[in-house]
Amino acid sequence: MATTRRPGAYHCGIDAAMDVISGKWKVLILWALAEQACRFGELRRLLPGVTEKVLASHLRELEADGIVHREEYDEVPPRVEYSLTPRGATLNAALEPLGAWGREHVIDSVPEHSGPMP
Amino acid sequence: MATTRRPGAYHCGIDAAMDVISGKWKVLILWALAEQACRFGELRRLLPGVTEKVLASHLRELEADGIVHREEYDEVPPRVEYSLTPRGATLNAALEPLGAWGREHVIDSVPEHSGPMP
DNA sequence: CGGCATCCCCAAGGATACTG
DNA sequence: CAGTATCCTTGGGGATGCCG
Repeated sequence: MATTRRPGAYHCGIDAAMDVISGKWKVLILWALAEQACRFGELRRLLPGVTEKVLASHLRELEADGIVHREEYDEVPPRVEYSLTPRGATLNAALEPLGAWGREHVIDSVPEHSGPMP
Repeated sequence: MATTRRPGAYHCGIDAAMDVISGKWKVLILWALAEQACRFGELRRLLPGVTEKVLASHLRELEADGIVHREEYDEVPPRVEYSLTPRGATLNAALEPLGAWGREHVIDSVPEHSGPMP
């Protein structure tokens, strides 16, 4: 899968997965959606610095890769909710050890911080 | 750590780790070095398509992040060997679930292939 | 052999404005 | 609200050549 961004074969499973999550905000999107389904605007607020265009394109790629589900409600004002698919949930779980590694080996230049991080 | 590429704070452990492995060939380098220590030229041959410049810069970044160790032997002709540090080994282990996810969810468009993939 | 120095390119991201 | 549509910038990566 991974749409047609890398049409050929992958060297291994890792860079296949890396292709799916390549994108500046994708793992952050996954993390946010893992906690709760979100509307577009909520997601924007949860990711300080992301622009509408980039967020929209990332969401579309993740949807094409079967990672997130897009549910459109026919209301006024319009409302769209994004959530993780089962596959997205397994991807998130597979990222957890990497997050633990980062917390242990990288996030230790921070003197003190409050609240847990993924 | 992650040198000075992202001087500020990270949102979470995952994107801290993502910073360390961001680079087209880095996870492939990790994979290769996990099996055995390699010389520069060996590494080049193991990564078809990588250029000298990019391989060298990736190796230096990984070295700065404490992932790989560079051992220079004072011989003629010159000889340099790269190997994983203990920290690099733990990073590789943390990447394993992601590789498994990729094998299971992405690498299944390939009809048949021989030999195991990471 | 194991690099660095240069030049170049292009796709991912960002900024801004507009719309159903 | 939830996006498109444009235009523009940046830097990671590729190509090539030279050096200790």
